Amino acid sequence: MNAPHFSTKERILGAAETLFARHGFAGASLRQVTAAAHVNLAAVNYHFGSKDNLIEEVFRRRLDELNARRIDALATAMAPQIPLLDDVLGAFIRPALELSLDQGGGHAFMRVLARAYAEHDERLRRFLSDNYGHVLREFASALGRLLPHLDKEELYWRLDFITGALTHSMADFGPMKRRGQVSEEMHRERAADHLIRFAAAGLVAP
Amino acid sequence: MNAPHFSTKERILGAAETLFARHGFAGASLRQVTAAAHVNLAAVNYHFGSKDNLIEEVFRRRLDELNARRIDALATAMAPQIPLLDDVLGAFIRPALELSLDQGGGHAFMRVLARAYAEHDERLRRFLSDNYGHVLREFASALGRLLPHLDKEELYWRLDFITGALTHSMADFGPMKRRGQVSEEMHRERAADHLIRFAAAGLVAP
DNA sequence: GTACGATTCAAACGCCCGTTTGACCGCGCC
DNA sequence: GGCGCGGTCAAACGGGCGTTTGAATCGTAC
Repeated sequence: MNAPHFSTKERILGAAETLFARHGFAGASLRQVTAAAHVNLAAVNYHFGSKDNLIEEVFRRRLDELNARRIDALATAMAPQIPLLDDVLGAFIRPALELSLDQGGGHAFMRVLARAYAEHDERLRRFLSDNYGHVLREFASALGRLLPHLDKEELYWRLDFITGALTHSMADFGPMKRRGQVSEEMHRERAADHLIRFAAAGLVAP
Repeated sequence: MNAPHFSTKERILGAAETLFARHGFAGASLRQVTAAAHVNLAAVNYHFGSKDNLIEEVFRRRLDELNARRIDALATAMAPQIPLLDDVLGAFIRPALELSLDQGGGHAFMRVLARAYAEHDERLRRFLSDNYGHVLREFASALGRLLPHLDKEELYWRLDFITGALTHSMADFGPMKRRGQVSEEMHRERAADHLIRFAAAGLVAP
């Protein structure tokens, strides 16, 4: 499933991501993961300590970069005297899209992320909120400056709606299927455009 | 977990819904379910045949009514000469909200539904699409009549975004927490209002 | 009261789970 | 050459899994 020149740790992370996306955290066993990664069963506990830690590392590997890109893009979008709403939304949405287009399993990761939202598990929620909650707060603050007439509660609701729409569409749960002649890249590129237009209109609603 | 005057079947369905919401389909075992329902372990296979069938019945029990209500509400919304967009959206959103407010575990069911979207499982996807896909198509057709300038593909994208936002917010994955003095009912009632306003603006975006 | 189908029950089936163990390997270093 | 050490390995641990079985119990019609 992964080329042999990757380290054991990296091969486990890649296989785990794919299988967690497909079968869920409880549904994918370490035996399946280590078989797909072509490593010994004991390697998971040797390198990661436990299955729970492996799950956290699957998130950390992707989210560190995803959120760094989001923060960077946000800074760029906010640089002008009069920042554009579409640019700020793009700073939130496009890095996720690019990740989902990434060759090395980024698409699978978007599904893993969707599963994480559905998990009620306290440990995972705390881990995600502790490590990545600040990103959402930065976007909320930036959007608050762009839309001063919008009250705080309404803004948070709408950010929540956008997150749901983004996750849902990036993990392609819905009925939208790629049309024949359109490439995967074009399909998702359009998805981002559509979502930004939709979200921008929703954000400025009276 | 459920009052003893419910039948064995009903108690199993109730407990399964709660535990599937909390731990996922793979993560909740039949031993946990039957213990919570105060029935014998073998009762699941006696009444439902298998765990997979139990999962389907958990969906059927709620979705039959949810979608019947949606279809009814859609007919009411489309009755006037000039139907209102907010009413059509309300016909889609409010029944889901009411279900999530239902005393008998409707809130848990919204989480189960969110998990179903994350499942890649072919059997479950086919079951849901075969039994309930027509509802989405009816709303798409109604909205298409109200927004004739919007091309079909764009409309389907936006419906997908709305579904994602609805699921995400009804299963309260996000950071939105109920404020102190606001009752659970008021909180969710507002959620529906916010979502309808947001979605309507997004739908009529240029 | 007895016969009979529907339901419940405790126990067992074989299988897979996450984790641990202790032996073994390859390689740089004294 | 021998030592230490990070890494890999096959095997085993106890326990939980979904499902099946066959006997016990129930409710009702005769």
